[in-house]
Amino acid sequence: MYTIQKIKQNIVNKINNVETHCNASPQDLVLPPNPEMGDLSYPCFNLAKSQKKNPAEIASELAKRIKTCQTVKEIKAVGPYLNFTLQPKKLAQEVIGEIKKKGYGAANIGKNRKIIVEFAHPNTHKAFHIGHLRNIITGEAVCRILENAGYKVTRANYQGDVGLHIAKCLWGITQLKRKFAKAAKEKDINKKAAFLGKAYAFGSGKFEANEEVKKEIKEISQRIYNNDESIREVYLETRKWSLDYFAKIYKRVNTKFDRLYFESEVFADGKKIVMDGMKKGIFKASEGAIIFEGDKHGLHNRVFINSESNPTYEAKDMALAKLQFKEYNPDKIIHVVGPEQKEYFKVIIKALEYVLPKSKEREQHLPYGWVRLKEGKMSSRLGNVILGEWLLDEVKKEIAKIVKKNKELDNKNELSEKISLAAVKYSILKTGLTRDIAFDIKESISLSGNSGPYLLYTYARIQSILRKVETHSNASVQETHSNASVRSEEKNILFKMSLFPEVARESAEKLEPSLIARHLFELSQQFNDYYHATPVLKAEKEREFRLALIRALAQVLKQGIELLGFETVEKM
RNA sequence: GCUCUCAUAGUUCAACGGAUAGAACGUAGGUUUCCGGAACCUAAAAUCGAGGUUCAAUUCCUCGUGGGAGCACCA
Repeated sequence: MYTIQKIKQNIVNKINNVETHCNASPQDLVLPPNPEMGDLSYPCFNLAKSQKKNPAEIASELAKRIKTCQTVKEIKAVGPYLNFTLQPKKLAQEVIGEIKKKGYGAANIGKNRKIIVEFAHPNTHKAFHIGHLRNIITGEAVCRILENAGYKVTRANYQGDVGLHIAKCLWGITQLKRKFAKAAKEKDINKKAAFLGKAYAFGSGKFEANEEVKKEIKEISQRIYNNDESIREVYLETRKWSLDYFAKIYKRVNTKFDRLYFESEVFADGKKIVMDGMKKGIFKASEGAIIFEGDKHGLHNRVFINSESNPTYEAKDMALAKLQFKEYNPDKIIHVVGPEQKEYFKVIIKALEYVLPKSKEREQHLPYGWVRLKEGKMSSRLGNVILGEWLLDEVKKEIAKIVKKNKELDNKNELSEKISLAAVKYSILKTGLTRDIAFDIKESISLSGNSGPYLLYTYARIQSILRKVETHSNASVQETHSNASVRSEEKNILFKMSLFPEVARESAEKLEPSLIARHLFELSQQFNDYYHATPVLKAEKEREFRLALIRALAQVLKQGIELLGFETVEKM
C-alpha cells in the first residue's frame, strides 16, 4: 500500500468514526484547487443531502469533531468542503522512503491477466505517415503503462500485405518501370520506401479516374491472392522493402513486437470461417457477396467476402482473432486503431461473438484522435503525406542546432536523437487520447514549455546538482528531519510525488497516457520554480533533506518518462 | 439523407456535475552576487448560440450553427 493510499484511508476513517452513517471512501477525497487550502478535501454535498442540512454547516461541524494526528496537521472547513492539511515532516519521511524502493508506482490491478495490445499496423507498399507515428507511440506507451500495472502484455502488429492497395502499388510500378529499376539499385531503404509510396499514389489516382485501370488493378489483386507466379517476384521483393523500412522505424522509436501478424497469413482461414459461418446462419449471401447483418444488432451491414470471392478485411479479422486466442489465450485484446473505424469494430466484435464466443467482452477497439494538418488535408492516396521519419528528422535538426552550441556534451548525435524522440513522443502523448491533434511543424513540436525536452531538462538539472555532491553524507532523512524544516514548496512537491502511483494506476485503467504526461510536467514546473528560490547545495542543515528530496524527484521523473516510452539524459 | 464525434484565451491543449475555468506557445515587460537561462517572474487574453435539468453546468439533456468521421463489395 502506498503512502497516499494509507493517508486517504486514515482520513476516511476519521470521518466515518465521527459520522457513522457517512460511509466515506478514499475515492471521495478530491484535491483542493489551491494547496494553501489543504492537501485533500472531502466535499460534504452528499452528507448534506442525506441529513438535509447545509453542507457548509456540516463541514464546519465535522472540522470541530475530527482530531488531528501525526499525519494530518490541520483540519478546516472551507465552505462546503472539509479540508485536510498533511504534516510535512511525516510526509517527507514516508514518501521519500517509498520512492527509494524499486518500482515506485507499480500496481497489481492486472495481476495474472494477459493482454494483447495490437498497434502500429502499417500496410506494406504504402507510406508510413505521422498518423502511424501517433499510433505506434500511443501503443507503446499503453503497453508500458499496462505492464507497470501488472499485466502480462504481448505486443502485436498486424500488417496489411495483401489486398487492393498492394495491387494499386504494383500497377503503379508497371507504369514507372525506370524509377522502379533505379529504386531497386538504391542502398538506402528510405528511398526504396519513398518510391513505393509514389507508385501507390500514382496507381491509386488512376484507379479512381480510369475504368480500364480499375479493371487491371483488380486483376492484379486477384493474382496476389492466388500467389500467381507472374507477380510473385516483384511482390515479394517490394514487400520486403516495406518491411525492412518498418523494422528500421520500430527500432528508431524504441518499440519491439512479440508477434508480427500478416494479412497474408489469415486471409485463407478468414474465408473458410465465413463460409462455415454461412452454413450456421451467421453470415448471409447478398447481392453476390457474403455479409454480416449488422443492422439486426442496431449496427450496419458489412461485406465479409466480396463478389469476386475474396475475403475482405472483415473476414481476415475473424481469422486473426481466432489465431490470437489460439496462440495467447488473452483476457483482453486491445486494437489501437484510428477513430474512423469505430463503427467497423462494433460490427466486427459483434460478428466475432458468434464466430468465436469466447471472444465476448475481450475484444476492444481503442481509438485515438486524428492527426490532421493545420493547413490542407493529408492523404496517402493523394501522396501528400507527412512521413513519420520526416517529422523525426526535422525535430532532430532543430535540436542538433542547440546541442551543437554546448561544448561540454558528448555523443551529440545520439543525444539529439534521444531529445528529439522525447519531443515528438511527448507532444503526441500529452494530448488526450481521443482528441485530434492539429499538426503544425513549427508549433506542435515545442522544445520549451510543456514539452518533452522540458522534462529532460529538469531531470538533467537535478542530476547536475547531484553530481556536485561527491558522495552523499550518511545522514538519512529520518536523522535530518528533526532539524530541517520543510518549506511549503517542498511539501507540495512531496505531495505531488506521493500521487504518482495513483496517476499511474488511473492511466492504466483509462488507457490514457496523457495523465502521466501532465503529472510529470506539473512536477517539473514545481521543481523549476522551487529551484530558483531555494538553494540546495548552499543550505546548511537543510542540505541533506533537500538532496534527498530532489533525488526522489529525479527518480519519479525517470520512471514516469519511461512509462511514456522515452529516455532521460544525464546532460543536455 | 441517417449515425457518431468535436467546439474553451490570437494558437495548441487542461478542468470525477462542485471552490477564483488552469497551462504552454505567441505578444509586452522583467530576472546585480546564484547549484545549468532548453529555466524563472509579471501582465493582457477564453467556455459557439438558444432553451432545459440541478442547491450547483465548460461538463448532463433538447434544438440550432460550424468542423471531422462513418454509412456493402478499400484497409
